[in-house]
Amino acid sequence: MPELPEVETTKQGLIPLLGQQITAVNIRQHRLRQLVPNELHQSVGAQCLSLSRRGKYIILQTSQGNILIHLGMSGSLRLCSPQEEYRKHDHVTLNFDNQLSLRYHDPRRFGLFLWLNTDPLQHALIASLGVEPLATDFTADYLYQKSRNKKLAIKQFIMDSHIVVGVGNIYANEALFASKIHPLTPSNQLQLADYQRLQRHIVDILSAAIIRGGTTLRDFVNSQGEMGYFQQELMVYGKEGQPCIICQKPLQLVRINKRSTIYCSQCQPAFCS
DNA sequence: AAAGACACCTGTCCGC
DNA sequence: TGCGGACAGGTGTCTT
Repeated sequence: MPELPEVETTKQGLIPLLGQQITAVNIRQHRLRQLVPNELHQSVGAQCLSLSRRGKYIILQTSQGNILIHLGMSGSLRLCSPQEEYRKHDHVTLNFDNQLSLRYHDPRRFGLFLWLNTDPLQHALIASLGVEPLATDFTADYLYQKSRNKKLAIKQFIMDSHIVVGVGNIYANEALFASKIHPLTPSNQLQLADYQRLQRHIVDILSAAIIRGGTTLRDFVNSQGEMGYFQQELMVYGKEGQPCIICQKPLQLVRINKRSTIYCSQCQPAFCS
């Protein structure tokens, strides 16, 4: 479900929780990517101090510890009344003293809901992450240097969270199309000029998607239950066989690392060595 | 150290 | 209508 714009949209939707005190915790399903720890109950009585995001992880800092959330493939967070009925796959609930209930919903349970007594930025999952795509250290030169000894497909390279965080399957497809780069091109065969286009388009596409509230596929909604509108601006993702918006040639599908990859064989020519 | 296989799960859709 | 298989927005670990 969520890529970086969806996670950012979700995080912004949690702002009503700032300054509020946690009054109750209910864990209905422990078995996510990692077990939801019973120590999460230590958050009862804690006040929410800040919200932040690192990659696709949401960090809720409280007066007694930190909550680390990842939405995986199918997770979502919503704010609702504490009286609202639980839905199937509502695994974790936090109630707050302003009569809001935070529900973590995740059918596939690939997500994460952790309680940390230590600095979340030092947590192994966070500390090993690459640069933020919307930060100043995400540059064409950074990508170029990092790619010199890697010959894996450029699509896999930009989707590697240890290189740059937040570029998931949808936006990787879109950024490569906008950059006119074939997704199978070995990353070490692209030149600095290629990375300049790619870097710029990754930033532009992620930024535009955040402004639109993310991409709604199937049932993704933000914490307010609203859908995103970036889907209307997708050029290639989910459009196999449809004419390329630039040259009208039908878009092609190739699987890279088991992930659907849509591209235009004319606008994104295969690399020739 | 890079790169590939595999793991974790459920829901939906498509063809028979 | 039912069933099996493929596929879905992610990411970690293990093996080669």
